Amino acid sequence: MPEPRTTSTPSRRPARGITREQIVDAAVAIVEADGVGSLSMRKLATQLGTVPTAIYWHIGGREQLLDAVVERFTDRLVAAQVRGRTPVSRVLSIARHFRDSASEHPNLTEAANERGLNATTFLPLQIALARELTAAGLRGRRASEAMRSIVYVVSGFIVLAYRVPPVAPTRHRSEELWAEIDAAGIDPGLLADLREPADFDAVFEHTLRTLVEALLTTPA
Amino acid sequence: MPEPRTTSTPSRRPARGITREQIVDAAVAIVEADGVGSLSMRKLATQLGTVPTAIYWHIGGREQLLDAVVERFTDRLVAAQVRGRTPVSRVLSIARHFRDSASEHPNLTEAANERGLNATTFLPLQIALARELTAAGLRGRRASEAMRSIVYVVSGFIVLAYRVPPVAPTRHRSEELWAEIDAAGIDPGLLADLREPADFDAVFEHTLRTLVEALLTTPA
DNA sequence: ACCTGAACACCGTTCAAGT
DNA sequence: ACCTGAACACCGTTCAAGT
Repeated sequence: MPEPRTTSTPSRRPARGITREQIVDAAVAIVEADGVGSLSMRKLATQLGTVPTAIYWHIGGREQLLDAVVERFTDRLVAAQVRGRTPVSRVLSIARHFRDSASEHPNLTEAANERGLNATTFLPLQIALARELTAAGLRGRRASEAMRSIVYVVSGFIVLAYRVPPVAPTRHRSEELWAEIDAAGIDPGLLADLREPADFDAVFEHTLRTLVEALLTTPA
Repeated sequence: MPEPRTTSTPSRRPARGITREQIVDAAVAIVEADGVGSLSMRKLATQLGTVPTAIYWHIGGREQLLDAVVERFTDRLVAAQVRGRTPVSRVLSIARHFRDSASEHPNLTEAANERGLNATTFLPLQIALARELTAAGLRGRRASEAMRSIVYVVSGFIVLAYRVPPVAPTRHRSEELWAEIDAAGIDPGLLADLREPADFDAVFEHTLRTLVEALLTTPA
């Protein structure tokens, strides 16, 4: 197996043939537009006017290619402009920024999750949160517990949300399911609400606000 | 395209050839053991001593097959024995039960998520929660908001957790990443904690407890 | 150092034909 | 009603060979 070029050896090279950068660029475009499933080594090669094996030389295989795609995406997720005056509203602004960035690129989010790269992808989120929690006066274990709670909840919402149109047939949507449930012991008002489609952003907002307020105000 | 047999037409049939049930059984076993990626129509056929096209007659395609696999899994997720005396501890016992069921079958959980069937899979969780929140005195919108918060958070944790061994190379694990971060503005105690691996179950426990307590005690 | 061609071992799916 | 065979249009990856 030939050693693929690493980013750390830029090594001047004549302007002929294909570069690692061009390959990743094209792969990002395909994944962003049509999802991970649409990225094939052969299609990508054809689109670049080359041959699959050339890609192997530069990148090393489909998995490495996907990792490179995710890395490019992660680099574009810049830390948010933190907004708000109270600690709670500042933390919420960070959470919202990441939800928004991810929901603008659902297919890249899916790729990151599929390759197990969530920790990397959400690192900028974590750093911003760490600063904010420190500024809010949280220290040590209290701070790390709060941070991990927020990070997992935000990541969880993001990962649940990336499925742009639901894959499943209509009857599997949550609202439909609630139509046929045994209602014994369930408040009728609650049941009526559950038969309406959920507003994902509203749930995100409500959940995060409740959680962050509790984490920042509960005594240690 | 021939009409695949539906579950609602059991239709007595001689004991020859393969049945839909046998196909789904075998598929569940493969997915459970080796993941969605290892389920191929051809391998499955060979293992059943038949030919791929026979499977198409009974099921209709790979996607329908996966949906059937998930349906089987969902049917096995029985509602929990609810435990505890306070509303908070009872709700937590439900959440834990679902996290445990899912983490015993990470590959089936992945399949459900991949097919966009989370709403179906977590329906028993939702029903149990709806009863418990009603019993705790929550009504109408207040109850539905609390329920959706809990459901999304539990689902999010579950979906984040199913990646049994992290796919990514070692340097992408969260602890490693924190070793190289600009520490300005971050509490040293917090930073030290973040450089240790996270205890997933502890984060789940802490997050859920904080959230559920806040949701059940905050005034409407 | 980089690219090519041929080959291997797979896929999902369709369709006409059999019993 | 159910199964078979052949065929189509794909895959990822390896490897020896070229320049």
